[in-house]
Parts: sequence; structure tokens; C-alpha cells
Amino acid sequence: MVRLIPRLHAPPPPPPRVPAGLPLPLLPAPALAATLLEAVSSSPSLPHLRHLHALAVRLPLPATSLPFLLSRLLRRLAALPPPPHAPLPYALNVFSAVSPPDPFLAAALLRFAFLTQPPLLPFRVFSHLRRAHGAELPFLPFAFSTLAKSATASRSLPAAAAAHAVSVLVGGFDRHRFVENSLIGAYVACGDVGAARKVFDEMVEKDVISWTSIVVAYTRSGDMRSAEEVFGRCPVKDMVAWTAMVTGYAQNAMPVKALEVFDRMAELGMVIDEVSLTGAISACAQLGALRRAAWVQEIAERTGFGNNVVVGSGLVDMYAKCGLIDEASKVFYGMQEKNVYTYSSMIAGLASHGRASEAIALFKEMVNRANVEPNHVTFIGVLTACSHAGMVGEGRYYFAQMKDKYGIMPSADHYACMVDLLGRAGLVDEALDLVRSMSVTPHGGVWGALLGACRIHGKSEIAKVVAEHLFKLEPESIGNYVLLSNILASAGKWEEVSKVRILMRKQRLKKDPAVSLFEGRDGLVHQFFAGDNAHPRTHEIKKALLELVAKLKLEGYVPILSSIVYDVNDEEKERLLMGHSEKLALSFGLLTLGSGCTIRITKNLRICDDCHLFMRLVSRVESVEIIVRDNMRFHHFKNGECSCGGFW
DNA sequence: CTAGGGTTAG
Repeated sequence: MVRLIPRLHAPPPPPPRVPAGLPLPLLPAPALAATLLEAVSSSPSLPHLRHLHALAVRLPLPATSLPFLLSRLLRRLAALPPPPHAPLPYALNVFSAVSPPDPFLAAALLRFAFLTQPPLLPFRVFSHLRRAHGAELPFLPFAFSTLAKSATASRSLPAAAAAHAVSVLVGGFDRHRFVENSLIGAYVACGDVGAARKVFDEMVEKDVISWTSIVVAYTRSGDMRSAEEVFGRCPVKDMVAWTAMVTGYAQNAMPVKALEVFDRMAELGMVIDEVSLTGAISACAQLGALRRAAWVQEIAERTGFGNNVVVGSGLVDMYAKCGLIDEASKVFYGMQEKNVYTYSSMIAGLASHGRASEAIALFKEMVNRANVEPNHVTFIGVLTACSHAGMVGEGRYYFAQMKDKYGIMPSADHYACMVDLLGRAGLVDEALDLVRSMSVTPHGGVWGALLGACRIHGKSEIAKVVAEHLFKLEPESIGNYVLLSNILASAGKWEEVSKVRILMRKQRLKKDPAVSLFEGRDGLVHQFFAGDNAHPRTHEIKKALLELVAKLKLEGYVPILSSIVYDVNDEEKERLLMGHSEKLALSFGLLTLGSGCTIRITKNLRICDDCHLFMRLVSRVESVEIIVRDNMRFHHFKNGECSCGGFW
């Protein structure tokens, strides 16, 4: 192509001044417009764009070309790094270059306002245009989509309703499919399922986007049954629709379902992208399922999605939760781009594995070297790290820093961490004072942390007071009753224990049965309940366990009978202890893997004192590494020591 | 122009 405006393409960008003598356009008008458009799309800077703008409004372009060209110019302007590169007045100036006011350019202007913050700017621009031009300027459907999008971004219900209203009143476009879809999206973002559903139900022409939006409306509100029902009726499902279900299950703590749907969509030949993979990763993290995790990792590597920040951060979290903290580290340090999620996941992972000093070192690296701004979740990780390691001074320091240096107001969750920190360290009274001085209402987590502290330090009187609060806040949470009754039992207050038992019975609460999982070499997950004889090799397991106990007793093992909170004789207590599910799992692990191996056990409840001691001794005597994930954290047993330092 | 993404807690 002959270039008659050669300077348009010449890097470096020309000066902003419009040259006095413009070259005469010898190209036919459409080709001229195309050339300018191309130049606009690749324009490197604001001065360059201004120059093109000046050219464009002077050249004899075809009538419809100028608004289109200028709309592209606005889009380019909004995309220039770092935004907002262009102030709104300049964009308005671009808009007024065309007379009469052009609807297409008006929509582009709204889009520009949306892209350059703040989220509700399009509404202001819209009112401005209405005031300035009235009925002279009609609006196109996508102008209303942008308003709805703006409401979506600000998650403001009044804004969503306003976008809805003007689509009807000004545009008459509430029946336009794209507009309806964006309105649904806006209502979903604001959490108004009813309004979203109403728009959806009244739609004449629903497409897969409308259906998916409603599925998401339900998954976000935690109503998976309705989500399933809508998804089932959706006539054509694409990858995004399937992914909405995968992440819906993952977000609602149904990881097994999430993986089932993920498998199903893969079977159907759906393309797996980084978003669907993220959902599967989150599900694996929740399950702590090592083999599924390895399989997901393989997909991530094969597809190259492992380089994506979200996928990478998910992998870090997943490995940490599967017990492979070093693998998590490896992924973390291999990532090129790291953000606050990446760091927070790694910090929380290190904290849950008892590697407090590394967690804190990483936090320092994050803020000092990487310049990544920490958020409220980051501090949860930092504070739990301190708490699990008994680092009271550091915890206080970071709690203060969070407020003073980073302007993050402590939430009830942060207070729960602090209460846990102080309480574990034996400062139970100070913890109680902290709860009483809180600026937000304490929730179950805060009182629960305090009750945990009472358990560790045998404060049965404070425990009774604390439990009162807990029973009010969480009447159906079984763990609180069990904890209180354990505390009372340890103090020998058997009459009060039976009162708690009666209370539990009245509430018709049943204990969650204790269960331990062990993933065998074959990839099968073996499940052991306390006192369970259901495993096909139960005789071998029991026999090996008895031999093991005898061996440990020679090494000085004395069962911690106080871990049994029933008022039974010592012999019975010991028998119950030997039936604990993690001991069965351990025995089976030793039987199948032999000494020198690593045994991973996942347990649904907190590991008891006796099992903890038992694991420590076995790790030394049998030269094995044992990794137990209980409902609180990870315990790495090696050479007779545990990574939690006896602090859990 | 319209739909799907990750981290936290006793």
C-alpha cells in the first residue's frame, strides 16, 4: 500500500502539535479512514493520539467513518498504560468533534468512562449527555450495557436499578438480549437473585449467557440445588456454563461434586481453560487429594496454564493443603508473576505447616522487596503463623502494623487470631480483655479461640463463661459442646460433663464420627473410623498395632489416659485410645509402606494428646516421616519431634 | 456491547 501520510507510522511518536500544512489526502476516502484507523489502534502515546485526532477531524473522511474512528481512539486512549492516561474532558472534546452528536460515539464515550474509573463515572457522563443534547441524541443498546456493567463493577443495587430504568425509559432497549443479559449480571453482582430472575423469566430470547448468569446467581447465593436445576434445563451448555458449575461446587465446599462435573465436561470434549482448571484446583485443595492434585498439576503444565497467576496461586494453595509444602514452595518460586493471592497462599501454607519464621520472612520479602500490598487475608496468615509458633511479641507487632501502616481495620477474624495467639501462650485473661475491648462484635471464631485456649491451659471456669456465648451464637455446632465437656472432664468435673451431655442430647446433636484417611500406594483412599473393624485387613492392622504399642512401651511410652473424656476405668481408656482412627491409619500405613517411608494421614478432628505423642515416638522408632493433617493444621513428625513443637 | 477464576479462621 502506498503511504501518503508516512509520518503516521513513524516511530518515535510525532510531537503533539498539528503540522501547519497537512498533506493532501490523495487516497480514496475509505482507504484513508482505514489507514488512520490502523494508526490509531497501534498508537503508542497520548501525544500521538492527539495528533491523529487533529488529523482525523480535518480530513475528508466518509460520513460514518469519523465516529467509528474516534470511538476506537477513545478505546485506545483508555488502554494506554498507565490508566487513566486521558482525563474525561479530553474524551468529551473528542466526542464533540462530530456534529450532530453521534450515538455510536456516545456509547464509546460511556465505555471510555467505564474503563477509566471510578466505577460509576458512566452514569455521570450519561446524565451529562442527556442534559446537553436531550432527545437529539439517541442511544444504542450497548450504551445501556455499559451502564449495567458499571453497576456490576460497583456492586451497587441502586445503580443496577437505575441502569434498568433508563434502558426502559430512555432507550426502550430493555428487551434487547445483550442489555437484558448485562442487567442480569448487574443484579447478580449486587446479590439480588430475585431481580435477576425476574429479568431472566421475562426474556423472550434467552441465550447461553442468560442461562449461565442465572446459574451463577444461585451458586453465589449458595443455592446449589437451584443452580443444578437451572443448569439442567439450560438447552445448550458451553465451557463457561460448565465452569460456572465447577466453581460453584468448589465455592460451596462440595469439592467431590466439583471434580465430578469437571470430569464430565472433559469427557464431553469441552476445552479446559485456566478458569475451569482453577475451579478443579480449588476442589483438590479442599480435598487434600494428592493424586488428583498431581493430575491437575500435569494438566496445568501440559497446557501452559501454570504460568497464569491465578492458576499458580491455586497450585501453591493446593500443594500446601495436600501436605506438600516444599512442592508449594517450588511452584511459588517458579512463578514469574506473583500477586497478593500468591503471597497470601504461600504465607498461610507455611503457617499451617508450623514454619512461622519462613512465613514472616516471606511477608517481609513481599512488602519490602516485591512491593505487593498485603490485604486482610495476608494478615490472617501472618498472625496464625505467629500464633502457631508462640511468637506473641511479633504477633502484637504485626497486628498494630496492620492498622497503622496498612490501614486495614481488624475484623473479627483478626481478633480471633490475636485471641488464639494470646490464649495459646497462656495469657488467657489478656485474651478475654481483648475480646471485651473489641471494636467489632465477636463472632464464634473469637469465642472459639478462647475456648481452645481454656482447653490447653485447663481454665475450666472461664471455659464455662465462654461456652455460654458460643452456645448462643452457634447452638448447633457440635464441636463446642465436645470441647467444653473435654475441658470439664480433664478437670474431673464429671457432674458438669453430664450436664453438657444432656444439653447435647436435648439439641439432638450427634458427634461427627472421627475418621482418618490414608491414600495408599495404589491411589485408593482407605478410611478408618475410631474403633472400626470394617477394613478388609483389620486383623493384620490390629495385630501390628498391638506389637507397635508393646515396642513403644519399652521405649517409655505411657498412654495419656486423660485424652479419653469418658468416665471409665483405665483399662477401658487404653482400649479406646488404641482404637483412635489415626492410629489405625498409621498402622496400616506402616504395614503397607514399611519403615523409612512417608505416611500421610488426613483427619477430620483435632489430633489428641495421646495420638500426638504416639506419632512422635513412632517417627523415631520406625524411622518414618508422618504427616498428619488435622482440622487445624499440619503436623510433621520426624525423629521424635513434631513441627508444631507441641503447640496445637 | 452480554456469562465462569484464587487466598483466611477456633
